[in-house]
Amino acid sequence: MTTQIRTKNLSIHDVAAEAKVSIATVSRVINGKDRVAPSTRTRVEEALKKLDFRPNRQARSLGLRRTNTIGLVVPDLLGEFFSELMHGVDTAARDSNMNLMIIRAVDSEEEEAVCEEFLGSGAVDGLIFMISQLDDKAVHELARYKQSLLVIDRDLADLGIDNVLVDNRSGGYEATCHLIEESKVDHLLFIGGPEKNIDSGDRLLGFKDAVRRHDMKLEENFSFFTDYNYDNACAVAESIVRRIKSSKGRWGIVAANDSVARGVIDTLLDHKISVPDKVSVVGYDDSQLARLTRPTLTSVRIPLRELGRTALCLLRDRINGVRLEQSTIVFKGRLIRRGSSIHPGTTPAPQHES
Amino acid sequence: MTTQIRTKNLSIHDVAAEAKVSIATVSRVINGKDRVAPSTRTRVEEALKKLDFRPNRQARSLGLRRTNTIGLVVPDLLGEFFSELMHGVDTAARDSNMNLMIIRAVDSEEEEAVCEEFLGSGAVDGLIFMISQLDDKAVHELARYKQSLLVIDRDLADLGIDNVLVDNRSGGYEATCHLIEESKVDHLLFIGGPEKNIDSGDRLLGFKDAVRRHDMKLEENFSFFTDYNYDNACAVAESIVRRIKSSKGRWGIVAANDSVARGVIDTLLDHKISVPDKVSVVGYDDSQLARLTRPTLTSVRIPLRELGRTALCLLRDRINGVRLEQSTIVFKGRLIRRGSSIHPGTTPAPQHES
DNA sequence: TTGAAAGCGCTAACAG
DNA sequence: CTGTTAGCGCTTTCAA
Repeated sequence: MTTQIRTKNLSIHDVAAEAKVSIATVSRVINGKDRVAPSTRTRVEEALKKLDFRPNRQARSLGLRRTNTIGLVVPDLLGEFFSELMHGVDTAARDSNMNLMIIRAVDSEEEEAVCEEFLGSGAVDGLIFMISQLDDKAVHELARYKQSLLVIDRDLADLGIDNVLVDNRSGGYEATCHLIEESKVDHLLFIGGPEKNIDSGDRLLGFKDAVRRHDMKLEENFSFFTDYNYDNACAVAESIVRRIKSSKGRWGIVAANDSVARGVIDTLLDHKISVPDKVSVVGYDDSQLARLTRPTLTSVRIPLRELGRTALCLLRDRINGVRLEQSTIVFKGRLIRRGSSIHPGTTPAPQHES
Repeated sequence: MTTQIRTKNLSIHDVAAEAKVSIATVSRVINGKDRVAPSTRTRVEEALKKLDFRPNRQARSLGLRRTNTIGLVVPDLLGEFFSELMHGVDTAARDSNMNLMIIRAVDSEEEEAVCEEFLGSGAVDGLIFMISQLDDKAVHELARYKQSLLVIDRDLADLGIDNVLVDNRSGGYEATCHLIEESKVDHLLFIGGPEKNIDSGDRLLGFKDAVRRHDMKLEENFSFFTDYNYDNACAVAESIVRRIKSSKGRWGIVAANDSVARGVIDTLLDHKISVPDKVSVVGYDDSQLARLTRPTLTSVRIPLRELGRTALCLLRDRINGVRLEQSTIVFKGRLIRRGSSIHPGTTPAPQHES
C-alpha cells in the first residue's frame, strides 16, 4: 500500500499571503462570525475566490472538536425499510448541513464496538441506531454516550438515551379493527414475524386488544410466526388452507409485513380462495409491494421518513446542547385501505370459490 | 447553537505519561509499523488498555492527509437499485477498513459541488458516483480529480477516470433473443425508460441487434418511452391493448425495468390478455418485484453488489497508488427466466382469451 | 530503540 | 478591526 502523494494543498496561509492579511483574518471571513472591515473582507474574499480555496475539514474538526457528521448504524443496507429511514435522516442532515456516515453493525457486539470506535475517536458527533440489537449489558455500557446517541424503535428512556419509536400496538389494533368493523370477518389470524421480535409482539398485543374490544374470541391456534419473508409465509399459509376452506364465514389475517401478506395471499389464491372476499388480509409497512401487486394490499404505513427526519433533528439538538433532557417521540402508523381487504371502497368481487 | 463542552478527552500524551515513554513511542505501537522494544511495547499496550484509549481520527487524518473514508454520491437513497449497489460498496469498504459517507446530489451542479467540497477539503479520500448526471462541462472540470474518482454506469475512460459499467446492450440483446428463440414470439415491442436515458437506449440497441440477427423486422411503432414507473407503464400498455388483441400470433415485450414490466402485465391482464401465452414480457433489474409477484417476472439481473464491490476496490487501489492507469470493468447482466415469458421451464397455461 | 520537536491546517484567546 | 500565538492530537523526521 503506497502512500499517495497529494498535490500540494493550499492552506489558509496562502490565502492570507494573497490578501496580505493574517491567517486569523482569513479564518474570520471564512467563518463569517467575527467582524471584519468591509474592505479587508472584500480583499480576502477575492483571494479566496482567486485561489479557489477550501478549508481543510480535518483541521477544522480538530480545532472545533466537532465533525459535523453523524453516523447511521444499520444492521443492513438492503430493503425499503432502511432506505426510507435513511432517506428521512439524510434529508434532515442535508437541511442541517451535516454529513452522514453509514455504519453497518450486525449484532450487539458490533454495535457496541461501533459506538466506542466512532464516538470514542471523535469520528462523528453522534450516532443514530436504527433498530438496535444491543443487549442489556451493552446498552448500559453505552449509557455514558447518551448525549450523542439516538435509538430508533427501542425505548431506552430509562437510560437517558433519546429515542424515536413506532407504536406497533396501536398499528396492530387498527389493522385488526379494520378487519372486524369494515371487512366484517368472522375469524381472525395473526401471522407475525420471529417469535421474539418485539415489533411483531406489540402488533400481536394490538391484535388481541381489538379482538377483546369487539367481544370476539380468539380462535384456537390463531397466531403464527415467520421469518418475515415470503416463502416462509407461503408455508404457513399452506398449513391453514384446509381450515379456511372447510369453514363458514369470512376470515381476516393480520400479517407481520407486506412480504408475509403477499406470500399468504398468493398461496390462498393458488388454492382458489378468494381475497378479499373469503379472506381479507392486512399487511404492514406499506411497501412498494403493497402498491404494485394485485390485489393491492391494505397495509399499515409507518411514516419512516418522518421518523428519520425526527431522529436526526433530535440528535442534532441534543448534541448542540439545545436540549439537555432525554426525549422520546412516538409515531403512529396509518392504515392504507386497498384491495386485499373489504372496506367501503371495495367493489365486492364475485365469489369464485370452487 | 451552543457549543458543546466535551468531557475532556484522553490524548496520546496521557498514554505516554502512564507508560512513561514519549508520545512518539506510543504512536509507534499504535500503528505497529515501526520497531519498538518488546518490553516497552508491552508497557504501552497495557497503558492503552488501562486507559481505554482511542486515537483521535481528525488528528490522525490531518497528519496523514488521509481520512480512510470514501464518499458515495447518489441521486437518491430510495429503491432497491441503490440499496444493492450500496450494499456491495459497503461490504468491500468494511473488508478494507474504510468508512463510507453518503452524499446525495441530485443534478450535475450538485455533483460538481460535492466533488469540489469533499475532495477539495480532504473530507474523503475518494468519491464513487453512482449513476452520474454530470454534464460534459462538469465532467471535464472534474478530470483533475481523476485519481480519486470512480464513476459507475458511465464511460469516462477518455478522461482517465475509472469506471465500472453495465453492458446494457448485451442485456437488451439477451432479453430479446430469449423472447424470439424461446418464447417464439411473432411481434416485438420495446418499452423503455426516458427517451434520452442512456441505459435504456443501449438496451434498445441490443433489442434491435437481436431483431436484425434473427431476420425479423421491426414493427411499425415498436418502441415507447416511459418514466421508468408503474403508472406510466400502465398508460403505455393501455395504448397498445387493442393492437395486441386484434393481432395474430404471440407478442414479446422488453420492458425498461421491472416496474414497467409489472405495469404492462397488470394492464394486459386487466384486459384479459394472457401473460405469458399471448404476450411474453421481460423486465430488467430482477428486483424484488420480479420474484414476489404473479406471474413471476423474467428479468435481466444486473450483479449490482458485485458492481459495488468492484467499484470500491478499484477506487481504493487507485487512491493507494497500487494502480496508476485508468481502468474500466464491464459487467454483463444475466437473464433470469420466470413465469412472464414462455421458455423450456414454463408449463403452457390454457389460453383464455375472450 | 527512543525522544524532541516540527509540522498537518485551522480556531480562538489575547493583545494591540 | 487585525495580528500573534498557543493549541487541537497525531505522525514523522532527525538525533541521540
